[in-house]
Amino acid sequence: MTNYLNELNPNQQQAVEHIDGPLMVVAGAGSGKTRVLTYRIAHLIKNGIDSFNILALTFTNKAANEMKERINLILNNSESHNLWMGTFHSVFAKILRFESQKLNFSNNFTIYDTSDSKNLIKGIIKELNLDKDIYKVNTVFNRISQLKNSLISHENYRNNVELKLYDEQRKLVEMGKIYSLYQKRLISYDSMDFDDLLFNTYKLFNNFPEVLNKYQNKFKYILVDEYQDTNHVQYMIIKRLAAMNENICVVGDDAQSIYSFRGANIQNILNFKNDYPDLKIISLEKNYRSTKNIVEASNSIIKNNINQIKKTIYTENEEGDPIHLQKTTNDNEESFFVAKSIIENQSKHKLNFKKFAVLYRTNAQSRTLEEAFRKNNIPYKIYGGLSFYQRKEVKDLLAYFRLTINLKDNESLRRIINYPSRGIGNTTLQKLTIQANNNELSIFETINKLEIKLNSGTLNKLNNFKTMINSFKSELNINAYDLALRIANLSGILFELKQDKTPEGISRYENIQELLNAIKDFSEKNPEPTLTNFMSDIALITDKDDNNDKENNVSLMTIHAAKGLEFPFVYVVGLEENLFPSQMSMFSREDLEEERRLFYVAITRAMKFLQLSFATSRYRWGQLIDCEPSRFVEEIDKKFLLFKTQPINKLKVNFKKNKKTFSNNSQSFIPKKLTKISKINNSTNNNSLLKSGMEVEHIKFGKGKILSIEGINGNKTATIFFQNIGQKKLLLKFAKLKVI
DNA sequence: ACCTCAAACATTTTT
DNA sequence: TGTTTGAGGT
Repeated sequence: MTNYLNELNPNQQQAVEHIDGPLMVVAGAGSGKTRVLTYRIAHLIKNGIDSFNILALTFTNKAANEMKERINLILNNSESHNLWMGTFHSVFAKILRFESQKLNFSNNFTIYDTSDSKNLIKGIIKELNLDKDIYKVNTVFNRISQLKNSLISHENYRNNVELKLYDEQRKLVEMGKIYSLYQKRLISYDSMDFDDLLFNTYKLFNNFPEVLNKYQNKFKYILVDEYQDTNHVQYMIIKRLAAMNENICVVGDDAQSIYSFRGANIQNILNFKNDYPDLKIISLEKNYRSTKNIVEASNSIIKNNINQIKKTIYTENEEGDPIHLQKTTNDNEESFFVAKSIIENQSKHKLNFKKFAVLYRTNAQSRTLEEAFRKNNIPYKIYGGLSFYQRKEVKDLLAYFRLTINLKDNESLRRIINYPSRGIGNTTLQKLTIQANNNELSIFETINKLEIKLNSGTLNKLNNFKTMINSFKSELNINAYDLALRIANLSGILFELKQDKTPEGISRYENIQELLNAIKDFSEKNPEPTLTNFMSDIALITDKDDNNDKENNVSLMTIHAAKGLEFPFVYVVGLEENLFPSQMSMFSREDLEEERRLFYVAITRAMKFLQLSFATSRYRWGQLIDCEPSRFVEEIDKKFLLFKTQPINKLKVNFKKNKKTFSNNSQSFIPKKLTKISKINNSTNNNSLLKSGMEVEHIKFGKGKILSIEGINGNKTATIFFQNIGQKKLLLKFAKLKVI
């Protein structure tokens, strides 16, 4: 073993060697944060601290696993397998499974993901006969989540005049009722949602001092990564756990706090020193990741935020290329330019595609990129959006597993009682639900007893379903793969999917096979390969935890998902007002500053090459709308930028022949002020002049003829037949039409 | 009970 | 644009 301390700079070394007492490491982007955490843990173990006594909370489970590997390499042993390391949710789920009886859950409780929770809420709103346009599922769900993250139980909520008043002003008078019912249902289903994993852990420690004591004794050393993104309940749990030994080390960067919508509180890091008077603070300001241009440009952005810990990030890396700024006329063209640039850079530097990432503000933006990449044969992988375990077909099979393990899981039952279709429809399900609610039983228990009047046909179908699930239940002790395969076959899911020969159908079938393979793999590697164990934290797996780094793919993801990652070549797209910054965050300085931090996170992912782009128009909700460049672009010091526009006709050129033009031929100048595109339509301001039958020209669609005009004043739409692309419906206030 | 199609609706960001 | 909902037919 080499002396690992030599591999660190003085500040990093200090952070690693400060073993006892509270420590906060304020780690700028690219300053070796992960390195410090990894070496610190190794150092703790090296200095005689038992690896069983270390808790490390990280942002992804994948990051945790990589760090464990690294620690083992440093120490040349396998001690790291003993420490508890993972995300807040997965670590707390593990604790809760040990201690579940204390909170009246079984240790096989089900974890509800967001869509399960929303379905449950939807049912409750319906059941209470509330107006679904006022009580929007998303609104209610977010509110409950927010309350839980602030440690406000449904009982507390109902006793709190202020909170109720807030919701009453939003016309959500029955919020308390919904919250209570939602929580009662979850308990009766032996289930917890994501927020309960945190809330209940807090409750456990709060209500059972002896349990708290046990974990305080176990976790003598606590490390928390990405501390700037912890919310109130996470903060409180850590505070409790650390209270006995105060050997707590938090690592974070206030400039990268981007999760306030999830309750993350930047004050947790800004005020950390208030909780621990003898706190040691170490700042890491030297950036090892990016070129000078990138580091300095990022500094020029973040200095616009008022609320922050002052620090100066610097680097000794080379100056590097200027940051490219690409203007395009629409979102398709933008995607095309990104694809083109990736191919150029890839072939010029003979690089693997995995060195490239494209980052965007919203998941919806991945679509046009995907299209451009497919057309240009660029291999890519989209992270986020729908993860594998949330796909319909996968969730369907998982629902069978979930119900088998937990017969009280009503949401799973609803999902599969008639899938594949076995003639048990809505009417029957409704009768069962009423009966179940009256007797405070789950639907499956109700079916097991079956005391309602139903015709013999339905009765028979229900009995078959009951027998099937019960037989699966009796086999829970067998090997997970064997049981999973049995369920997939006997439920009829495999057969059903095999019928469908469309490309989508085939891919669904393959996904099921992939799931079964994953279970097979699990069964072979796990000492206790039961289906119950396989299912225990499947809801917490995200596709960032996948291990297909070896594949040669460009990464496409939201900026949020890119947190903690780095890539040599980074493209940040969609830098337009109302998209980035999002129009939802223009009401307050806090929100806007968070968007700016998000932008800061985006550009600091880049190591060597960074390209920003914006389009002057973009499809949103199927409508072509005009866009202005993002204010963030203007905040970057111009001396770091290379501004590029390119005439649209150059686009069609085959890039194999056109390699040079892109880098040499492009116009390069420093913009005094980026061209503002007026929001107000500058062409046809007298829409009233337009009549059906007129020949018009559209900036994108070309020449066409108006077939009809509908609607009133501001919202007039015209149905127009365009020569090149056929019939289109356009909103006149957006469409730039010229009468010809 | 189930299927089909058109209208309505929806877009931040995630464990 | 892409998905979900509801009406209407079988």
